[in-house]
Amino acid sequence: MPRRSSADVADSRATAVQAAVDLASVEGLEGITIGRLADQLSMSKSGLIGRFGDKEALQRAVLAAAVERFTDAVWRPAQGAPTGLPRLEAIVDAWIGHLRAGVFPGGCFVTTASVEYDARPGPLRDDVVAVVERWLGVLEVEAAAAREAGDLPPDRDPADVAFELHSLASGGGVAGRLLGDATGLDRTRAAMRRTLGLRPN
Amino acid sequence: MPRRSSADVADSRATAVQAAVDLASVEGLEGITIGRLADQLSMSKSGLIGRFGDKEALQRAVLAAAVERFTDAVWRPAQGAPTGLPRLEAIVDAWIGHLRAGVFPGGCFVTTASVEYDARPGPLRDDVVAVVERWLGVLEVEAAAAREAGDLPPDRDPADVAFELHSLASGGGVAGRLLGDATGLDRTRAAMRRTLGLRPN
DNA sequence: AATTATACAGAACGATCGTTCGTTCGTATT
DNA sequence: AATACGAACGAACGATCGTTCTGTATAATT
Repeated sequence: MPRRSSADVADSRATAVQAAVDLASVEGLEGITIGRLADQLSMSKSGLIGRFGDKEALQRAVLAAAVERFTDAVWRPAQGAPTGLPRLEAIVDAWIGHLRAGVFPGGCFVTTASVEYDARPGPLRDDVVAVVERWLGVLEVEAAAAREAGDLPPDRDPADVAFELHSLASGGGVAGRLLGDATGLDRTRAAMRRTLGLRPN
Repeated sequence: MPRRSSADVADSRATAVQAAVDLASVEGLEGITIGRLADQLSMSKSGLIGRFGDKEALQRAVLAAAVERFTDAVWRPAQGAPTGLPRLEAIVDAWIGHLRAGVFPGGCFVTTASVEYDARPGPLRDDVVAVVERWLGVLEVEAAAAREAGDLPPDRDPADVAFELHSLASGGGVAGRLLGDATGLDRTRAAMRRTLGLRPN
């Protein structure tokens, strides 16, 4: 078996992380196992962990990669829409589409991580908090722009809107997946549109 | 150390389950460990597992006990209110109060379990599905009664209302706990009241 | 009072966990 | 051509996992 050329090294690390994202999407970040992941990648445990240092570093890399996958699927495509309510509407559509497409085989990654670490301190929890706060900030900025444009009631708190959208996507995604019911995402989308004061569509 | 009299046996089993509920509330049902739980209860691993047969039976007992704790805290007190919208309002208040009181030290138990098993088949997943469906059914019945009484728009789907309330409580509870922000539950309560068409209060 | 049943401790099992170590071997540098 | 670097391997580590088995002290039954 030939060793990897140094040009492939970055690729192999990325490959490992992507496989770990899919695994952690189902089993959770805490459910990642060096042995199982190494088997799946056909490498040795030591070869795998050697790239990252220790398991926690691997988990943090996995979280970062998952966030990037989410950003690519939800945030980036919506940047084409004008700021404010139209962009929020585009985000909701991309968000639901992302959940429907099963970009993460085990459901929204950040939701899983949030539940895993919401009561467990440590660097991973801090990372998750930062990710969620950043996303809520993005939503809040757009909600504020929508209110300024008169597309949301003047007494509507943009932070409330952001929190509601996040809660609905998070809770709705889990419930829909758990119940195995395709209407779960329909209901979630409708609820998110209601939050934005949009017609059911 | 004297052996337990047979009259205390049920108590000791219940004690073990209650301790396991608190542990699982933080670490997840899958995070329960016979060894740690036995240590915490000052018993041997074999003595603990002997009461339940195997770990899965323990986990199922833990889930059932957690549901009962939730039922006592949220459903039962709201039964005093008249059916329909008033009862839904009472449920929302009890629900938020329950989350605020920290009845589960690690956040809503069913939410944690839902995330753990939403992509993992097995008897435990089936139990969780049954629990969630039952709860959604309860909410839906009340929403239907509210609509019939004219307290909800005629075109409002009771199943939608139930799903929305569940999603908001689930997602909002996690986000609020994660961000360590007391306003998270305020926002969640406001969103749930908005779902029911109630004034912000 | 003798017997049966039960509740638990203690030890051990095979498996798996994350991690460390020394070694090998391909690639890059000098 | 000689050397240095780094990726990956295989073996082994101590710890912990869930489970099983045996022994024993107690409670319940006869």
